[in-house]
Amino acid sequence: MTMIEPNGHFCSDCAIRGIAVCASLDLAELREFEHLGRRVHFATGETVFSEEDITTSFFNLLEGVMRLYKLLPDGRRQIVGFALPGDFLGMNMSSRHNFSADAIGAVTACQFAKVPFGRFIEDRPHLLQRINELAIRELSQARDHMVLLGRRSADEKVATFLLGWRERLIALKGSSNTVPLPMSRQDIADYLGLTIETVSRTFTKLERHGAIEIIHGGICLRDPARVEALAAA
Amino acid sequence: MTMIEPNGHFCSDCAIRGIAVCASLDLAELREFEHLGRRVHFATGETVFSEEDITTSFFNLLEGVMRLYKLLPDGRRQIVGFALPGDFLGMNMSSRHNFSADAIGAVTACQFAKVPFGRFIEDRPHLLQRINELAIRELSQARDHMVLLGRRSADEKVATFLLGWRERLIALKGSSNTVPLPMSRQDIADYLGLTIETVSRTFTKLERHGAIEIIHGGICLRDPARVEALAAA
DNA sequence: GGCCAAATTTGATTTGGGTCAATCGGGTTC
DNA sequence: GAACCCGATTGACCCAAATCAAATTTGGCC
Repeated sequence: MTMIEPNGHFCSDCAIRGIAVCASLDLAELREFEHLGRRVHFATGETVFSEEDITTSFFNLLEGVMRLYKLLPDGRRQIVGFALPGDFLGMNMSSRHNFSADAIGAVTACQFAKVPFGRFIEDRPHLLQRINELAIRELSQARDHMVLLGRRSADEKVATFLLGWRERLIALKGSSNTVPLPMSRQDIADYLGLTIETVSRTFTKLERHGAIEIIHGGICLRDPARVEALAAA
Repeated sequence: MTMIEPNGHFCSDCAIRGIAVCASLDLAELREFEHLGRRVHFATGETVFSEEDITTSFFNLLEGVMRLYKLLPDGRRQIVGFALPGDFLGMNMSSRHNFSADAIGAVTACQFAKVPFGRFIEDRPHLLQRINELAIRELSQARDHMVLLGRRSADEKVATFLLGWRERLIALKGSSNTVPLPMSRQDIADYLGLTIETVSRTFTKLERHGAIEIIHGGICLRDPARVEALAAA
C-alpha cells in the first residue's frame, strides 16, 4: 500500500455507496462510519493481504480490480475470484485471511481496522445483515464456480467466464459488447483451472468462429448467442 | 419427507446443540425457539429440496448425511458439499435454493418455516452473527474445494477428500482410523470432479500401496502419513 | 438359498488438455 | 530505430483421466 488520501472524502458521495456494505447505513450512521475508514491506494501487482496473515483490516473495494487466490505448497495457484468495486474483503472465521489478494492495475479501497469496525457492527444488526447477504451471495457464486471447475470443458469454462465477467461489468457500468479484461491470460487460466496455452487457444478458436473479437485489453462479443450456447451446454 | 415427530423433543437436550446455529441462544430463547422448528425425517435418497425451488424452510441437520449438488442442463452433476449434523441449510439471497439436497441414508432434521424464523432472528443479532459465522466458514471451505477441483490431480483429490471427511467425522464423533463412507463412489466422483472409474482405481491403488484398506461401507487408514503426503503435494 | 438389479472394479482404448518449445508482437529503453 | 523484454500465441507431442466395455461383487427380496 503506497499512500493515504489526505482525508477529504465523504461516504455520502462515494461511487459505490448503494452497492457496497454501507448501503445498509442511514445518513447519520454514515457520518460516523466515515471516520472508521480511510482511503488507501495500491499499485499494479501490489499485494493487499496474504493468506495466513492475521486479519487486521477489512477492505471495501472502491476502484479497480483485484485477484483473490490460494497457492499450493508447490506453487500451483487457484484464483478463487476477482473482486470489483463494491466487494467487501477480509471477513473470516479464525482471524486469518484464507486467501491472498493482489491489485490488478491501480486500486483504491476503503480500509477499516478490524476492532473498531467490529464494535461499530455490534449495535447495528442491519449492517451485519448486509454483510451476511454479501457472504451468502458469494457462497452462491462459489458453488457455481465449483460446477465450472469440476464439470465443464475448456470451451465451456472460457465462454462462461466471458459472459459472467461481462455481467458483472454491466451491473457496474452499464451494457456493452466490449468486455475489458484487465487480468492476464495466466490469471484467467488460474481462475478456470486451465493452462495459459489452453486459454489462448480457446480465445483464438472463438475468434475464428466469429463469436468474439480479441482486442487490446479485452474482447468484443460479436455473436453473444453463440457464446451463450457454448456456456450453457 | 415422510413423517413428523409427534412433538415431544427439546432443544436443550438436542445432540447438536453446541455446534449448530442454536449454539448462540440462551436457555430462555431456546424455549421459544423450540416452537419454531419441527423434527422431520427423510428416507434414503429422498430429496429435501431442489435447486430453483422457492425457499420456504431452513433445515438444521440433526442426524445422517446429505449430498448438496448442482446439475447442468445435460445432466452432469457437481456435488458442492456433504452436509453433516450441525449444518444449517437453506440460506440464500434471491429466495430460491441455489442447490439441491438429497438424504444419503436416513436423515433427521429440524425444519423452520422461513418467515417466522426470519422474524425470530430480527431482534436477536447474536443468532444472525452465528449464521454469518457458519456462512463464512462454508465460504472458506468452498474456496478450498475450488483449489482441489481446479488444481489437484486425481490422487491428490482422493487423498484430500479422505482426510477432510475424516476430520469432519472426528469433530463429530471422536478420532478413529476407520472412516465410514456412506456416499456412493459416484457421489465421491461428482464431488471431486472425477469419474467413478477413476475414483475406484485410485482407491484400489491406495490399498495396493498399503495406505488404506477398503472395508465395507468405508475405508480404514493404514498409513495416514502416506495419505497426508499425497494430499499435501 | 437363489435370483435379479445395482454398484463397483478392472481392463482396453481414446482424447482433451497439459507440457515443452518456438515464435510473435507491442511496448519500452537506450 | 535497433535491441530487448514479456506476455501471448502457435505448433508438436504426450499423458492423466475419460470413455467404452466387461467382469465381478454386493444387496435386496422372494
